[in-house]
Amino acid sequence: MSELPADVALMWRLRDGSRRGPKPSLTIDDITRAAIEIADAEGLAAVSMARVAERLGNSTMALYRHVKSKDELLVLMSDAALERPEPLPEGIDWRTGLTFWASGVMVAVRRHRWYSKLPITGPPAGPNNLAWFDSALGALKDTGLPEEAKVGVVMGLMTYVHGEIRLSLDLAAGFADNPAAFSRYGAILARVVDPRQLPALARVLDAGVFDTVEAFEEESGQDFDFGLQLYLDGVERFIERVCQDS
Amino acid sequence: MSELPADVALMWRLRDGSRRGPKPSLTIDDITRAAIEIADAEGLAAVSMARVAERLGNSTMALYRHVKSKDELLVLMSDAALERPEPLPEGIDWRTGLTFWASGVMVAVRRHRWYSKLPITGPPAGPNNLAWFDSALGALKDTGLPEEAKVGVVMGLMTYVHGEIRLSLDLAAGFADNPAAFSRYGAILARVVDPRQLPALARVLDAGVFDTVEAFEEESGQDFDFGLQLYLDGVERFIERVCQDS
DNA sequence: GCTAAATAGCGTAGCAGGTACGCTATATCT
DNA sequence: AGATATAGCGTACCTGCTACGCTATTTAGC
Repeated sequence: MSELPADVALMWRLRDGSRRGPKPSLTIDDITRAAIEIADAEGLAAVSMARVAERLGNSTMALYRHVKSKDELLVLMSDAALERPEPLPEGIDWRTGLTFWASGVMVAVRRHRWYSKLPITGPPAGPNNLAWFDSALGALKDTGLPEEAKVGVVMGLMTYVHGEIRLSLDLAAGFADNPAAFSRYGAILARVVDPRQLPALARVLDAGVFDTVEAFEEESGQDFDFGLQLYLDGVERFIERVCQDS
Repeated sequence: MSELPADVALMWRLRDGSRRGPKPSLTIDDITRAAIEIADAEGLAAVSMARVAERLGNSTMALYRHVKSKDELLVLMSDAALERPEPLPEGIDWRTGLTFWASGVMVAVRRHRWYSKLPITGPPAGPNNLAWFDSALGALKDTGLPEEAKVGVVMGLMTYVHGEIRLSLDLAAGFADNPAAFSRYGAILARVVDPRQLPALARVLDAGVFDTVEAFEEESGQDFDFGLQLYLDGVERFIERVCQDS
């Protein structure tokens, strides 16, 4: 009975069919797609209402008949960009499932490098976002965890995965902007870090950990996997503990 | 010998003392502090060069003698906002240390709710950021992990912690904006989720997990701790494994 | 001291981007 | 047919970043 928020209704295409007035020449899908294409090609900053409208051969203000504000458009983009998750393979254990899921998120987001720059406006509510949510929950279905615990595990995982992706994409962008500043990261720190004040960091620098920041793509992939496996180890222990108690 | 990037030099206050021309009436610290005060009071969106200058009783363009661009100011803000970490208590184990550290980050960021909205421009380079980095590394000093592994553990932890904070702060902001949309979250999902398409999510809804999204503050604190402990469980297992091998 | 050079502050102006408003044409409902 | 709601759009306003050039000020070098 209650009204849905406007953007949720839009994402689920639940407009009531009031059919008076001229036929629309635009659909929300057109608009969202055009915005995504621009963002893919030139980055999120290039997405202006004017650019989107131009790409569609319409005037800027025409868009406002379909979208209440640019922020709403960003919400639509954030759901559309994710597309649908590939279904989990049948009969795999939860850990393989979540690893599969996480790398699927990685792939999906890498197609739209602007994704992680979007502001977070609320809990997942669009069809694609919820499909990903469901997919991760589904990976845990045979663990015997109570539903609430599954949600906690998945929320933490999403936080980690999206955070890691955001970090790695933003660093990659910074690297593309100014490779010199990155390859000299170790050298810069060495100039600035006083071993008396920051002893642990100085030890890391002495060990030469930051001296090879050349291979950027691969390294961030490894970091991703490393942290993910740590988290999943924790989940494993958690599951053991819960099942022992019951 | 090599030149440091401009923003790094600014954050470490390493300006060479060329002393010709009028005495500055502003310092970078003044500017940064004023910007932070505005952001604290009215949010990051309220921070414009004009507002900052106005607060300092100067003209807008005067700021550009001290800061190359607004982006540079944001970088300065991001380092200044964190302040220094409280030193870890002596003689505690690594797990207590990292938990202490994580809650310290939480407290520091909560003082500046705009922090997690800042764009990430590069790896940590400012004095406060590096102090936090050092502090986390220091917590691992007696674990026997190789330096590179410590860095991996800490990077993963930072990613998780900052991601979780960002999520919870943004959700809290959305909640303040529109409490109704949140308290009805479960109801909204129920209207929109088809159990045939999203079975795992439907099960969660049936279990009523989203029916009590009232207590927001506490709940997000619990989520934070839950995910953190999962991650730390993973670190513990990792440490055991590495030490066994050596 | 005196002159040249470097620098702080600032006024103006240009440009870009979001969007309120009102008009016109069009399609549907009664 | 007339009322009504809606699509597209031109105009205009407002905010925000910042390039440019001018003036006043201080110091370096002679």
